[in-house]
Amino acid sequence: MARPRTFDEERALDAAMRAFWANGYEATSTQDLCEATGLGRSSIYNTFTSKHDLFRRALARYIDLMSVPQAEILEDAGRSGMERIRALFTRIVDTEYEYREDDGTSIGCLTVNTVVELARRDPEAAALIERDLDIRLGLLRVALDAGRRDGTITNRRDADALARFVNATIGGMRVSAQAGADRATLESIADTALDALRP
Amino acid sequence: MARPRTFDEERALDAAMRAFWANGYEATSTQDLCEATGLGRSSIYNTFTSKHDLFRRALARYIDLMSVPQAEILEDAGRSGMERIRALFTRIVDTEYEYREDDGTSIGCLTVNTVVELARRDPEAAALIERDLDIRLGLLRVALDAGRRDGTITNRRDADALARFVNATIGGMRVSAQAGADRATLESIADTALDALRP
DNA sequence: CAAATTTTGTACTGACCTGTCCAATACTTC
DNA sequence: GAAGTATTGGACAGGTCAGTACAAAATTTG
Repeated sequence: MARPRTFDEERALDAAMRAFWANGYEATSTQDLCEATGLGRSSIYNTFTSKHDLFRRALARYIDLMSVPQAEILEDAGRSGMERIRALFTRIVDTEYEYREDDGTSIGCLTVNTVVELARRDPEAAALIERDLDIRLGLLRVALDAGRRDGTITNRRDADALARFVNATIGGMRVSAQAGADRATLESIADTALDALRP
Repeated sequence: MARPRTFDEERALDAAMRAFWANGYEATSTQDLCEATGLGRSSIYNTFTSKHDLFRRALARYIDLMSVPQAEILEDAGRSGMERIRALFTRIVDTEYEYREDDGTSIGCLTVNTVVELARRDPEAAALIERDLDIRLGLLRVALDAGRRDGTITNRRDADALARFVNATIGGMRVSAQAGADRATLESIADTALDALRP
């Protein structure tokens, strides 16, 4: 029927996601996006409509990419509640190191970066993140309730409070990593946070 | 000798700080800075050399402004160690609400915002923040050691680990606030974090 | 009051920004 | 192989960016 694309849309989206993730929304120009994806301007605008739309899709993809394995961990019936939270923290640290820049510096978490840089001015991004937060808190409550039942989590605060605390701890780990904290420090923060769950 | 300035440099710096704080470095144009400070371009460039220099001074001022009362709290010999950490958390929540936008949304913490948006690309800003972090961690260790001695802090991890945990918790609270958490949620996160100090 | 000096407003510069346009290209289907 | 159609590259457009130039204004000192 017509000339087909010579690029893979998903790969391009991944490259754009990575660019926004590492450099932020404002500091990533459309030229940067062309170079990161290997596409020309026409292909980018033809496929993704606008920089803002591309960002929205990149953020949505990031959220999907991260939330699936995290949900698996938090719903893993083979682990105690406490072990699920611990495994989640471990995964946060691992991904934090999996996706660093070549110079070894942390690029943090696109969700956190977007909350801080953009969410106040971008209702669409804020909505994506808010929905993800609701889901994430729900999954955390599942694991925390399981821990309460299996006896590994003895803190008497309600599951919602604990879930928000765990979530905040993850945010704090992300910021600490971007501020230069090494692996041992991040693990130490996580371990200390776990202390709060069995006081 | 010559024509004097009609504006107060410190007030202008405060206004610029506020603009960077609320909108980030990239999204704040020099035009925005003129409007925020009430100065013309000439006055801004004459006084502050460049946008980047102005930002550096604004960040330094922010750090000074915040660290002084926080140091007072953490070194307050009239309080137990645990009470000092609790008071610090309270102060974080209070300032979080003292400096909101007119629409009620949080502008977070300029230090956290800068770590996330800029620090990887701006060594000067990163250095300012790193120095502040060292001081902050030192002050936290002072309070935590005091708590260990007075019996209010019983967690057996070393003071550095606890200090980094408390610091990360503050970062997490800041991110949570920008993601929309209300006062009760922030207080709940802080209270849960305190549980970790006496497990 | 005049000279010296700094501030201030305005216009300007060149670069870069996002997004569009269009012709050339390449592929599919008939 | 021809017709039709979507993709592609590159030039282009209008606006905004940080920063500069310069002359007019304002104030102090002599």
